[in-house]
Amino acid sequence: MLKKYTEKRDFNKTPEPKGDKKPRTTKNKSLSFVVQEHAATRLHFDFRLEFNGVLLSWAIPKGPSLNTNDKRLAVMTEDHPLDYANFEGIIPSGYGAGEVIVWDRGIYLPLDKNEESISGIIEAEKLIKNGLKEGKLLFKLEGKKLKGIWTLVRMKKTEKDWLLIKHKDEFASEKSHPWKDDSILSGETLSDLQNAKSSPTKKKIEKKSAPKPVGVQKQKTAEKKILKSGLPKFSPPMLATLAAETFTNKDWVFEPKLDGIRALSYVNGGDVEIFSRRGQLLAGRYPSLTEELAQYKNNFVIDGEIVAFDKNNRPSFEKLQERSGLTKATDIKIAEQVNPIKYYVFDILFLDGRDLRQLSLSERKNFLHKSVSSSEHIEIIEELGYNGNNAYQACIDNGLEGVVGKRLSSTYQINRRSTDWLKVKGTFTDEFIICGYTQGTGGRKDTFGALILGEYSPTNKLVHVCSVGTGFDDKKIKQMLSTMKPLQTKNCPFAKRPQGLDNPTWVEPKLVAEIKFAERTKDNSLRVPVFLHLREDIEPKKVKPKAIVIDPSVLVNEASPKTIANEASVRKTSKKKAEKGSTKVTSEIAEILSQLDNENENLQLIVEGNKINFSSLNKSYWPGYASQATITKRHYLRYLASVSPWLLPHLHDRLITLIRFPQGIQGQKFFQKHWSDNLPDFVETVRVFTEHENKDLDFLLCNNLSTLLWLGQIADLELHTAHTRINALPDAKNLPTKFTGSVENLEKSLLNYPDFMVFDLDPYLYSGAEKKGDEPELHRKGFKETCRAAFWFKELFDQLSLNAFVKTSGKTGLHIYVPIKRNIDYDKVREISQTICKHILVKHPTKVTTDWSVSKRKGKVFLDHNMNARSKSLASIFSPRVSKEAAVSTPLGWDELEEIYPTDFTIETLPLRLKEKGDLWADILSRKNDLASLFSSLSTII
DNA sequence: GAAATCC
DNA sequence: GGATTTCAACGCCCT
DNA sequence: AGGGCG
Ligand SMILES: [Mn+2]
Ligand SMILES: [Mn+2]
Repeated sequence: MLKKYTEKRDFNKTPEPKGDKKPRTTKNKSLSFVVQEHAATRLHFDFRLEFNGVLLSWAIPKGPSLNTNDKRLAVMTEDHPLDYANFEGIIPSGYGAGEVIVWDRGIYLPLDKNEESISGIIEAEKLIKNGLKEGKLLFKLEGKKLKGIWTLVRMKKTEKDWLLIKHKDEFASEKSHPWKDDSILSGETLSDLQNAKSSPTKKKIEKKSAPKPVGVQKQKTAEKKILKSGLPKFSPPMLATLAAETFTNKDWVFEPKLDGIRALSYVNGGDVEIFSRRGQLLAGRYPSLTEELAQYKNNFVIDGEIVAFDKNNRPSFEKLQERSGLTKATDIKIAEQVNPIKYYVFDILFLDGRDLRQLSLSERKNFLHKSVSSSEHIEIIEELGYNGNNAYQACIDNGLEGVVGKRLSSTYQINRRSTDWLKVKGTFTDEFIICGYTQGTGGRKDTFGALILGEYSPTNKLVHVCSVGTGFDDKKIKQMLSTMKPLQTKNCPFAKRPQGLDNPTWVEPKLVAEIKFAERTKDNSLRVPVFLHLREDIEPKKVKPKAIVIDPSVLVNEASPKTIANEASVRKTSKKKAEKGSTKVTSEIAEILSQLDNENENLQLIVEGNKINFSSLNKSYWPGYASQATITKRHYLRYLASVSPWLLPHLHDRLITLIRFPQGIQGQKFFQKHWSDNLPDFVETVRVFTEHENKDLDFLLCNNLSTLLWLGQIADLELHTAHTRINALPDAKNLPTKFTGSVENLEKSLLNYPDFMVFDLDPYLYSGAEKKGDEPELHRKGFKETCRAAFWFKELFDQLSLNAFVKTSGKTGLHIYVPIKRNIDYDKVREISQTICKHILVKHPTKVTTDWSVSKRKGKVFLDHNMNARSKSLASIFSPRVSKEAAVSTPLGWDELEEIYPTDFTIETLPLRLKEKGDLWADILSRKNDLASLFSSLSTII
């Protein structure tokens, strides 16, 4: 399994180690590097590590772990392998436990959080969080390099936590993995590892530093401070009562139920304390939130929920728990960047010395909106209206836990679980005791099928609850198995032996698991249980059924369901917008629009005779903000259908690049040019040779309405097209249409002769609010400068008598398209476009740039001629863009440039403009310029 | 988002 | 049926 | 040649 990497390795010319003691692992002559000085010192200077282009700076820990007599850094190669059998998770002597360990299959970086390593750890965590954990590695040492595709993995080995950078395919096959019993904790994080390993050390620390008195003292001082400043002292917050189902009632308002921790903030002119439900001090854990609250110069007490997010930007209690465990300032510093939180505020208790708690919720909400505004870590919770069923459905669809309904007239009742606040949850979690496991089948016949769960009855008898077989990946299964093995016993631990279990293996009831489930059934079982994780902090004996169960029917009645019928009917009569005013809106489109005008989550449409299934129609693709409403998948599909008469001609016969966002614009994205699954037969493709694969591949086209809507279904939120077409008409009848077999064929063909010379104008004027590494955000000055640059192009094109078209890119800049006869190929077009850009650069060197390196573009408008290339594509006109405003790339008249702003044209507003102004680019292909004749004289003109 | 795989 | 995992570009520019 | 870039 190592053969693949032979060519890629760069270390195999390194000299053999000389003399002294050989490391235990080198009996097969593993290769070492002789470094002249102390390894740590040397590495400090000579070692550079980049992953996916991100510099991972890492300090090599100094200290007793490093033996100063060891002057070798081991570099294992295939010819000189590590003796895995004897490796046993112990770092070979001679390498020092604190060093960066380099071998042919991976690099280990210690996750010791000292000042110098923090930035490296943060960057690595960000890469992992952003799904970039697999990618390109550059590791330079002693002038030599390791390259290739590698993967970042956090893992725990021996006593230490490490970041492992491993070869892409390494460990793919468990059987041959020499460390198969090692836990590769890919899904877990620094803090998990920190917590998991630190139980013994924690106790030591507790003894040493006696945290209890410190904590008490701290809390006291905090209270004192608050009392002194005129704010009341902490009292526990009002709580919601669990209800079984939602309802609709105009006297109520629903809010999303966020899975985080409750937090009351006491703010007094720069002094801030944040309390948990039980009065623990939280401010220290969330320094940037605390800082933001400290910006307020008045005093108030607000109530809300602190939330962390998973990779799809959904609230995640697990991610928040990672934060809660952190105590060290350095850990918190890392987490603030890698795992940021948001404080969703939903109530205000005091304001400027006034007690608001006896006011009604609606009055308090008014005060809240007046006194607190959104900032990076603070947001006022969204109100979802009085239709609880809709609110609930929307929340569940968006991966939220459920909703909380609140009576608008209710007061704030401290320290009380009130029925004026009702929460409705989709799922539950609880702890259960692992009492054994069943035999697995198929791929799991050698491990286990399901865990057998139990809990203690009120009479302290261990009773069987159910089995749970989902929620494990292979790694979790292995971990669980090794955790359970030592606890195996012949005796069934239950008071009454349960029947019908598949060849059970019993274990002593010592492990506690957290289980998610949909419902607790009457026979004491769980519906759709899913294993989450072990709970090492809970005593098995304490695992009993949750005591208080409230009769939901009482609560629903209390919420006056009388009005439900009325409201529901109001909701249903949502009027259908008439799509009229243009001859282009065919009856087919009108039919599609009307069929999409309902609240169904899923829908099958017949489009052009094709059955197309649509799903998740209420999913938010562009979430709302400020006054802007959320754009759901349904809205997006309606947009596509309504602009299709204008859009489709510009897509026709062009290879498209999809940019897909299945979880909406805040979720993960990816590019796609091919479709390997079952392609609907209305989607046309074209086979084209690709250089990097050295073979022919099928590329997608969007030549009909069915395909356009299908692209919407698969969450392709941007429509990018090539500048070439597979159609020779009308100006390229002589060009070959064979695109397959070789680059030569492709270069001779139509697909090397573009319809346009394009210029991509991007303002690299930063607003200052961008996060480090982000592109410049849209702002007035940047766009204005871009327009100025565009006019310089226009001036030149006028001199050259060239027809040129301009459009907003939909993001921050402009695109200029010069339609050309297909008599010059991409190389020539690019050359001409480069000449043009350089010409403008010479005239306005302080305003524009053509520099390829992003860092040198700062403050200027980037004139990008490089988009004139075969594999490049640009957002088509009428393509939405992934920005919070849902702006759309829009054709402009040159005379409009002065007046407009990119966000004037959005999914919401563009259809109207189209109906009024039509397509300003409709004739772009019939207004082609002949660049071939211009080309010969270009140098004299410019 | 879709498909495959496992419960 | 539900949960989980995996997968989903490309080639020119620059040094 | 490999990472940078859009
Ligand atoms: Mn660009
Ligand atoms: Mn651009």
